Amino acid sequence: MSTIKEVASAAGCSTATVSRALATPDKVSEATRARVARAIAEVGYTPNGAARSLRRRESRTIVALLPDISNPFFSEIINGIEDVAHQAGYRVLIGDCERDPQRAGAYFDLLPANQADGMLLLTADVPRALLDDARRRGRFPLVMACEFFDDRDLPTVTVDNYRAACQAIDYLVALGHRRIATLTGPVHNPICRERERGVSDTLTAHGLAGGAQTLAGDFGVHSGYVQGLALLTPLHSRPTAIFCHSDEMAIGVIKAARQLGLEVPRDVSIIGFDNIRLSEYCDPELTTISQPRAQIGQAAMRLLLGLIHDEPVERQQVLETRLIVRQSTGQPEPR
Amino acid sequence: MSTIKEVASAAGCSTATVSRALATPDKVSEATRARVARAIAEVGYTPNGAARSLRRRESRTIVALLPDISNPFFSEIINGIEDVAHQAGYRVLIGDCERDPQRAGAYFDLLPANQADGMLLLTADVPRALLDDARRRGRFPLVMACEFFDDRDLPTVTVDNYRAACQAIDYLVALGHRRIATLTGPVHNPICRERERGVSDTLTAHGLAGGAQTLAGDFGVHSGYVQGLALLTPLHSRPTAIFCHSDEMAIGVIKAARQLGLEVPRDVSIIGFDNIRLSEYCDPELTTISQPRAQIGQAAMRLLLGLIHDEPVERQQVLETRLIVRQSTGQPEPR
DNA sequence: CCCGATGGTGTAATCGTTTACAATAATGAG
DNA sequence: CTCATTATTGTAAACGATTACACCATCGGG
Repeated sequence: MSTIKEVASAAGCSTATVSRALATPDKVSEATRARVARAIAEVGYTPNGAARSLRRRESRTIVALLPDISNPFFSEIINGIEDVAHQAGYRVLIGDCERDPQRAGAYFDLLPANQADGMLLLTADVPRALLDDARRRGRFPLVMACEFFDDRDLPTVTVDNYRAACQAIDYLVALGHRRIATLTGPVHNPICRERERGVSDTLTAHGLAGGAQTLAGDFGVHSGYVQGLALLTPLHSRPTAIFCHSDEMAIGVIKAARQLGLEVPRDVSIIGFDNIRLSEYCDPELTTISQPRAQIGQAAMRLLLGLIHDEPVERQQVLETRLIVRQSTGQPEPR
Repeated sequence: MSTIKEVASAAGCSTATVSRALATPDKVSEATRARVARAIAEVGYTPNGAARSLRRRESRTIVALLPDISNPFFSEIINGIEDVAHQAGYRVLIGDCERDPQRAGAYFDLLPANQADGMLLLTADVPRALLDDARRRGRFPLVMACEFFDDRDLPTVTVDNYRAACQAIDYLVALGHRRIATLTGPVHNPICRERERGVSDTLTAHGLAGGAQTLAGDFGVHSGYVQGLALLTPLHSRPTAIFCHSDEMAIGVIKAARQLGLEVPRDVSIIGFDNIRLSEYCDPELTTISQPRAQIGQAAMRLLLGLIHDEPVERQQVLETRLIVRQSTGQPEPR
């Protein structure tokens, strides 16, 4: 709790010199710098962050707003964000809004309040009005990652969800599947709609447009289980393959299948999305679409830094996904 | 980016009145309050957080320091923390130090820098010197949750790890198991040692002290897989049950068992720890020890608020665990 | 009619830094 | 030796809020 004044008097110089010794050491003589360093150690000084941000008009903090921190999909993205952020001297404030507009609002206020210099928005499930209002109250460097709003006018880092879905369906069709169902994320979610578009375009291209069943979950494992039961009954008219919009839901569907006495992939093929760590350790190991999560986080953070520093940036970045074939998919049994 | 001055002139009053209208509305007349409210909406004002914390000497922010944000075990604890924190008007800054002392140091500095009012430490895997140094530089309200340092002199919220381990072993012995192995977390981790003590005391009590194999992982699924292979080979002398210190490791062990041609629980029983969401959805569903995670978070945050406000608090809180029997455990086959 | 209490408001000091500007000393070129 | 330049330091004014203190009405009781 000691201040720069105490350091200054202990070092026998002015506060300006102490400040310079810390911020621009080369503008301070060798000898003074040493005295200041000793004084700092002596009195146990840490610069007051509030005073510093007030004066500098920056906080060197960015907010990353998530829909749900318990979704393992986000943790590696966070790692990517933090890597780049820390390297650049920024702190990351992780906000979990739990789909609660009030909580989200509190995080949006951080920017006009000068408590944060920018925001990484990892969800579109936030009242647009809240965001627009905050943006009207001042400078608001903002990057969306993974998700996006329909109008796509904001800087965004995503994967090519359309193509990923096409790839998944092409793969299943090549295996011989004809009845392919989809378990999407929340109905109003733009990335899910992109994927659905990919699915239906691809199915149509293969002449399989009719009767493709689609249900919606919430990305969580429980909804996968519940909707999995719904998709797989009655057994006689069940799909032979299910494309799930998240690995967690795929794991839920596998449990549903098992409970109905179906074996994966013999009786039904399951394909997930995200390639979460556990997808390799469930039974059977999950065929899934891998998103380059660390890279998404890194790219988004770099983009945000560019915006914060008013540098020219590439406002729309699309990264590649990769289909990872494991054991939850196979040829359908001839019926 | 407008300031209180602009609001004041728009409302035709002084900055003091604007400030009071926000902080202590009942000290301001009805009419003025309305004018201020209108002026705020008009100019789009958000109080500058840095100026506010500088003056108030508090940030209404607390840091929660985690060893690893990707561990799903922590997400529900965070939820508990945030519930209580937000209710009390505090923000939560989640810090992921990834076992990197430098990163951890940056978070410790937040308190002497007046950027945070308190810290929730969810890992003991942090250089003690770093912590002690930060605590010497000023007031440092700190609560440990889940983990703790050996000396236990800090306020702590934990579960009774010793008793939980005893319960697990008692249960396995009651099923008929005689060769019970343990897969612990990191070797130097105090909670793991507590659990090991519980294991060895209980085994001794049952006259099974000798030959109980113990290996260490890192709580992650991959280490469970690797150490699971080690514990289960050679097959002829393998344990009939394995007590794992985390569900993730248990899932890894199950994969190892499957790969070795063993069926769970027929050929080997597996018991986990934590009751993460996915433990109910893997195959077989995991027998595990449930920690009241939301409550841990809530209790820790409440304790921290007490410390911040210099209220009398109960410095050591121990919550109960619960053994949840599912399908990964059963009687050993007679050999 | 006077006095004290009360309610509402304004003035100005304060929180701890940073930094523009000024001042001084030291250096070197001419 | 002089003058311009550079290196080093200090002085003091911000940054934007909060709040102690003072001030002025207004009101009611005596």
